[in-house]
Amino acid sequence: MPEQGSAVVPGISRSLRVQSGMSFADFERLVRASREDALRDTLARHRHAIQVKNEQTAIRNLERIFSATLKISNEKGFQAMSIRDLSKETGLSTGALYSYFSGKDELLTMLQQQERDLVQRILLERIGEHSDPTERLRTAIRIHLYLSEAMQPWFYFSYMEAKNLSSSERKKAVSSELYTEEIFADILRNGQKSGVFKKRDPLLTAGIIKAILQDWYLKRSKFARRQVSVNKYADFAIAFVEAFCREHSGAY
Amino acid sequence: MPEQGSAVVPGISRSLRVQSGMSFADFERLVRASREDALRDTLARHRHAIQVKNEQTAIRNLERIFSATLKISNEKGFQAMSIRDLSKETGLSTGALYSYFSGKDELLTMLQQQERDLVQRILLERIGEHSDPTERLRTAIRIHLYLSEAMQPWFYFSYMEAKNLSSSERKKAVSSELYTEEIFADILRNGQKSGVFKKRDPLLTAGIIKAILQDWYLKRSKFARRQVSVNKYADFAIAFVEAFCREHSGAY
DNA sequence: AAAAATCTAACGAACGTTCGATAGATTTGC
DNA sequence: GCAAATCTATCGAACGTTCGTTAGATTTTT
Repeated sequence: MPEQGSAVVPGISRSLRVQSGMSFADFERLVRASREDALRDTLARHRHAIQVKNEQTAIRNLERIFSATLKISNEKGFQAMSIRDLSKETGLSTGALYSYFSGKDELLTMLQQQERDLVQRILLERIGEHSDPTERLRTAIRIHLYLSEAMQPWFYFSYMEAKNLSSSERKKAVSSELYTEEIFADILRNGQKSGVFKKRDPLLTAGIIKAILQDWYLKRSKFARRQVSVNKYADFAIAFVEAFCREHSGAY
Repeated sequence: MPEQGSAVVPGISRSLRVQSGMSFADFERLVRASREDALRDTLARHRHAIQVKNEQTAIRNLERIFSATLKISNEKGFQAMSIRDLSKETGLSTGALYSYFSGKDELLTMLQQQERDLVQRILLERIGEHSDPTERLRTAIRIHLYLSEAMQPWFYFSYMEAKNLSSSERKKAVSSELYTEEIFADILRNGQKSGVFKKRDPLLTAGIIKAILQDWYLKRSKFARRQVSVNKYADFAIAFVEAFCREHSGAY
């Protein structure tokens, strides 16, 4: 179960691990394990619409369908992805695909719900360990970067396809975005109250932090080309943010 | 001609004006004027394909077509925009539209070329006024924000549709992006050499600056809701970046 | 009236979706 | 234990619709 990955793994001596509570490799394991649970939930939630009875088969193909959808959509856009494209990528016929969703719209809704739940599940598990504002800020930045790295196709998709969602789904996506921003704003407000952080507009600062985090998963190929790892980017982002926020700016 | 807007306009006493050389209102005038020239260039460049003889008519309708394309595409994506959508928005029939471009692909290419040239024209006019690194950095940030504000539909479009371009057009878009980043990296390198800026990775820093600038035109509705003006955001962005870059961090 | 600009109607291709057919696995009847 | 009967998952052809695009008719301008 998901908890297996959270145990402290010996042999990895990076200071980063201590800060965030787990290394990125651990984090990837956690996501892989949580995804299985999320798929089972998705299947249960859409049992009425999914015509395939065998759970193992259904989950295997749902997984294929979702990952193929992300792959194709991130190349040409969800709207431009045809059912025939999806058929070719999954190895299932167009007819068989419709045993798993009632239409392209529902496929989009299912995917959104599944991945959003997965993100929230992992976030809630991993945030709020520290009471010290500085440590909380560092952990929040690192966790978000790890998460977006481990689920990059989804984060990219979610950003680029936001405008194509139905209004109810778009509202959920927007409020999820603002929630992330509020997490950072809260950390900043608490740190300011206790005198650890300078007096800066918390919402504007949180917005810029989020912009920095988003750049990581939106420009992935650029960072790959320049051989910037997620840990290096995290260190840099934390230094950048702390130079603006922390009192005694020489501390870094 | 474009130069008219660059004269110092009395009566606007914002300190911002002094920093950037011109206020945002001046900047909008400049863009409007430059756009006319750019449209004439576009028409000349595609004279062979555009079947409408009268220049005034052609320019009026090209302008309509481009702005309608940006409007519709920014709502549903260029791929999803149909020629019938464009016909309804411009008031021209589908047949008439094909007197202005040979196909949807060419419309995209024309739009890309026209707006990219417009951006470059204005950037080259407005950057490189100061020799002091601090002032150069401030000006570059503010100019980019003003430009992306005055041409927000295009900047948003350019970002969201990048993946749908032909490979040659995509290369132009990418290199234009990297060029922007190089401008900031150069300013940082010079400032570090002369001891005004701290020793930080120039490329990573430039990347984060660009992410902060992009957030302005990608999340416009958020900032509108929170009543954050482009000048306020520019001040904040400059303070954020300088806290990380400038030596003597108390100067802000 | 000639030229220019636009409009109308239509084309084939590709789209999302449906549906009858089918091979293989599973259950039933004896 | 083995046919017969049923179920499961999948297939691919076909439907109606919408797409980009075009040719010819019509209106507007000069």
